Amino acid sequence: MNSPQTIRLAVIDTDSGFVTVLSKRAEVAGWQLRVAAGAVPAEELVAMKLNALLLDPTAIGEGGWEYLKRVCGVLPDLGVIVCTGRSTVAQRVRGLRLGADDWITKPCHPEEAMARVEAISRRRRSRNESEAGPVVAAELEIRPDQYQAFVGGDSLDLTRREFELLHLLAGAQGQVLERETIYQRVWGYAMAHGDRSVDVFIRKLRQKLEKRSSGWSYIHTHFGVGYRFDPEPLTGAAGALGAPVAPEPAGEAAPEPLSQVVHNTFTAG
Amino acid sequence: MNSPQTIRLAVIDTDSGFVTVLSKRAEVAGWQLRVAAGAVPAEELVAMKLNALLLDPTAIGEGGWEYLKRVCGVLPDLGVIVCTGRSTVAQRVRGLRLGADDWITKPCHPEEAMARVEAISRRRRSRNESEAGPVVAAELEIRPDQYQAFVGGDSLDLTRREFELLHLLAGAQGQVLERETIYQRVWGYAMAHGDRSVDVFIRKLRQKLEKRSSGWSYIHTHFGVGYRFDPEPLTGAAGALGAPVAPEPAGEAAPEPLSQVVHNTFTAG
DNA sequence: TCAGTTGTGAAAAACCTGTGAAAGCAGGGA
DNA sequence: TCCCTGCTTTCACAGGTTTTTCACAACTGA
Repeated sequence: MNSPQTIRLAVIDTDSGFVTVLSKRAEVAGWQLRVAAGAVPAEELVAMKLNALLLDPTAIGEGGWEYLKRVCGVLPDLGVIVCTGRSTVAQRVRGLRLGADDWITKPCHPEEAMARVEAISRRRRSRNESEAGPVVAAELEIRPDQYQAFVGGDSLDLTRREFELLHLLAGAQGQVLERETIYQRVWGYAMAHGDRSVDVFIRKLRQKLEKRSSGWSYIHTHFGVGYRFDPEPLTGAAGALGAPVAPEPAGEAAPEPLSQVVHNTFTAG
Repeated sequence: MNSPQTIRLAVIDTDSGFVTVLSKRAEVAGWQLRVAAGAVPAEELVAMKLNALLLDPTAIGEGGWEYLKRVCGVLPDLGVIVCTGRSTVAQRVRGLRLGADDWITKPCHPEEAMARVEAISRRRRSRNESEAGPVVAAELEIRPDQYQAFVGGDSLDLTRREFELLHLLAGAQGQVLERETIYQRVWGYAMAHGDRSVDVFIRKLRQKLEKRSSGWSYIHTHFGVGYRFDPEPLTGAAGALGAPVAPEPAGEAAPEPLSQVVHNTFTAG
């Protein structure tokens, strides 16, 4: 389950008056607040698992725009609100186009700032909804409450990342997910060009799945695109390894009637 | 990769000056705009497949707040921006808490309003990125969520580029697209002079289409111009099966185009 | 007929993914 | 503190696919 309402907000601003008042109110509202007076490296922002960032570019000086752009690029899921003094329409438009979600002009009432932070965070949260209950697919049972997956009661011994990846894929069963999307959702920030982490974890998952459930093929590769989770029984004589393999489940187990929807992946053969 | 950045926006406002200016700019930017002067039933908003709604509650009168709340409740995925005259902090906070994503105070520069609409839509798009519905044309089913097309449940085994090309063409069904346009949209950058890639991929598509759906002709060449997607049954002896003469399958997944800038009420409920 | 376009098949170049292994990190225990 | 252990990230290579390029045949419209 997601944390109920707790908003995690970082504020980058040098206006101590504004920050002080905002902090007080945020504390009362039970928010998790982090304040800085200058640029915070993007990696740190990642580690903070923020909902939103309230930023006054003037606190950063020269590279304010650059910083805004970079943060928005690395953390496309982070709500970013610019809150600064007088500005021209052109500046505001530029900021919004660079990736900011909102732009507030100081002086502004902290209550309004908070309401806008909430509005931004609300959208973000609604996406992470659902997917709390256990998922069953073929022989596999995925239990979010344990951060683990099982086959016939045996744990797959998944690490945290492996589990999150599997959970994400299984939650989008039948759908092809691009690597960038996967990375973004599991790692929480944008994938660097050329990063192979997703591939490596897919391999690990496949190994562990194969070990416990060798009669099924769960993760399919879509060349040039990404991966798709969709349990398919392996027809061949593959499961010859003393595993309790139900040869041809023919009945309940198969999630899809093979007659129709057996969309082969292109690399399937 | 996704349908371009066409934004579908509805405006509910009685301020004809503001609306007129906004409409002009939106048209230039290629947005799909719909204007109304009073409340529009939520169901109609749903049918429009909007990215965002720009609303001046005063255009609705009494039930402005109620209306806002209802729309936000029924369409949690719709970006809602309130744009109205003078207001108190309390009003703005209330509006934002009711579900509005942003609040702009008039008078405001249309460019800024548009930037804010973009900012809101950006979020929305990134969320249901792969949400694009399947397209059906004749025997063909195009599924963006799978990066693949099917005929009677059989995959065409399209590669990524092939799929994107087909998707683009099918999305502009009946319309002739020039090579330069196609290249620009599928490859993402300008076509070099003399590049034949589009032709080559068209051939590959035709081959794969012919293989699975030989009774139809899908892609037509317009000499000196480009290509047009438009399924036509082959009357001759070609089709091995008695070709069902379904002239216009009208399998519509794309929302019906909002006629650019329709100045009119669509009669409130 | 001619000049310009488009269809085709095949080869070359570019690109992707699977894989094994090493390097980098973080946490726990001695 | 240092070491150990397990997890994550990075790297390089092999093998396979896809995309691009080319040359030429077939075709279109004036």
